Amino acid sequence: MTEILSTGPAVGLRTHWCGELRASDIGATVSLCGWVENRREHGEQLAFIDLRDRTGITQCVVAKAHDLRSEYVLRITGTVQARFEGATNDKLDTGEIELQDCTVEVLSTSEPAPFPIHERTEVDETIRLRHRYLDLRRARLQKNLQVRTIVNAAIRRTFIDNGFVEVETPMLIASTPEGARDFVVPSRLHPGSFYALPQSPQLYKQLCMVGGVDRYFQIARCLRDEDLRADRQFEFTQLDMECSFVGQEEVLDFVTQSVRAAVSDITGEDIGDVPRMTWEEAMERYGSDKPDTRFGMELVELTEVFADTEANVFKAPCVKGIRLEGGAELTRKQIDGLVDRAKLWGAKGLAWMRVVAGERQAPALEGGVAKFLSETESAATITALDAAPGDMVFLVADERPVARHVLGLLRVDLGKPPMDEGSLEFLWVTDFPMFDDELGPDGRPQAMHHPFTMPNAEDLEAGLIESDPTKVRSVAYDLVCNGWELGSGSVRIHRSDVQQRVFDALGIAQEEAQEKFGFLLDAFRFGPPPHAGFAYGIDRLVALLAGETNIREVIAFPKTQKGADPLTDAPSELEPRVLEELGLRVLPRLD
RNA sequence: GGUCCCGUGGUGCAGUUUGGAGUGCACGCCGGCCUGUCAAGCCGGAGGUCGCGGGUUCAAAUCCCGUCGGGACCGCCA
Repeated sequence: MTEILSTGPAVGLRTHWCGELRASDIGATVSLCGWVENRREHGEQLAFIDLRDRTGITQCVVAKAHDLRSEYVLRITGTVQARFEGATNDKLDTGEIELQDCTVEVLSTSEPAPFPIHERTEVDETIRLRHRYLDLRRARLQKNLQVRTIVNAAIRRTFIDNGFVEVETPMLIASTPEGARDFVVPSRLHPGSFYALPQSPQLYKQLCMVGGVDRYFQIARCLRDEDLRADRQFEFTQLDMECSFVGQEEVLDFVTQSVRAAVSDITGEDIGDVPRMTWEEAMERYGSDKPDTRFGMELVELTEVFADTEANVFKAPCVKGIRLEGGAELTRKQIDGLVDRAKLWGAKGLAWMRVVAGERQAPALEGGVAKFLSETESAATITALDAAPGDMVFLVADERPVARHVLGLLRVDLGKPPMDEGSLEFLWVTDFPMFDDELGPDGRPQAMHHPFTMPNAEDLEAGLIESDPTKVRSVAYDLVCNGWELGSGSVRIHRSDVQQRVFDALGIAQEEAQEKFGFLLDAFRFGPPPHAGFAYGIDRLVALLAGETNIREVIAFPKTQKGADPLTDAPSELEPRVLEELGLRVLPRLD
């Protein structure tokens, strides 16, 4: 358990920390405080206590330790002495010394812990969460909380140094119908009315821009009532920023600076300039708007190859493929599993072929749908995919979005390295579409980011919003790392004529816009500056930097996948009188 | 809403394929021995609703159905 933060002064009941003493301290009389990590008895005269605090472990020599059990809290006062020759322990930072002539004070006792505090065995996560206060004693979480502290500090330092002002925005806000499902809070003073908890401080930070704050940032708690995942909790923390009189380039630079500082403070490495890719390119090459660029297996365009095909399975607007190196070994059962999964993901089917050595050892396709391909198609497929004997190739023929999506998921499924493997590959994905490629139930386009996102200037000029809205690009950008979406942002609309055109495209009438975002539109009547911003998930960034594949490991008190807290048993029912005061009645369950 | 995996003393696992007595391993816990250990060692002991319910069977941890809990993912997450 090595401290990565500076420990600060040892004051109060302690004169030193348990990980601190070295040979240079020999002779000093010191007091240490901590928990009993381990006890080794050697009869009536001699015993060893390993005393642990968050900085490490010190061995203390005592005469009798029979009543000093695991996890008892002790204050031990003694003299620092060199260990006997051959009795040093190079696994401990304090292994050259030990405490002798010890006086032990029992500050509190402990029942046996429900799971080992040492980390030689994995423990079921539910049990860890039920006793999170014990889990927090373990080195892993101690380290992760410290990584988090350092990351927060690096971010704060970067933005403050760049003239940003930290503004706290409300947690109890008006519900807006767009976006994720809101968590709602009933109002006691206005029975029947509700606050929402913020999905993000989006509207408030734009109000700050109108307010002349000019450069805003906040380490903000955000809440979204959507299904939980390894990288998603109900409650999460974002670095939220917004900046006036700048565009995309300046925002990307500020954000990169902050991430660069955070990474550097943890790993010592410089991420340098973050490469960029347009959304269109990401979708074409990786089938994802958050591509994991740590590995290849890129999607290959085959539409032209099958332009005039006789094979019905390939008669589609788009044909794309990927190659799995060495994949020819897959069993029929494994392949069937992949085909089933592709169908669950929305494909009509998944075509597969083994690459074998044909005439004169040239690669040839065999099995699966190979018999339906013409010689030309077969040769062109092999060339395009750069396939070699022993490989397997997978093809999807479908609408372009489906082919990209399914192969993108298949690529990750077959090739993704563990989240904590290799280096961090940051990537900016730019030029997101303004609207979803599918029209909404009302036949209108749907905003992909949010309705205040600035459309691409050329597309705006060309009138694409009115003529072909799904082709309109926006000035919106995401930051991606190792296949995780870290965050997103955009240049915002500050001109009412542009805003009107977007609302028109979305089919949002004047009254509706006023009802949904009236306060923002009102504010924008009073001189809104051009502005742009960004927000990224600190939980995710910290997880990446801590080598964790799950953000629960960097959150002190997280919830389970069903949104429960095994420690407090939240969520829980309310007393009837509480409901009454709030003007609420709970309906019987519909089963 | 859906797909998949997991659930066995306090903890981690094996046992489930092919039904045959709660069987085993490691750690922990309790007691004893032990003056240099450090994942101490040795001896002894306690500790079980095999998640829960139902079914099949002479017999279920094991097979079937349901359900609860945990996890990964798809949908969802402007």
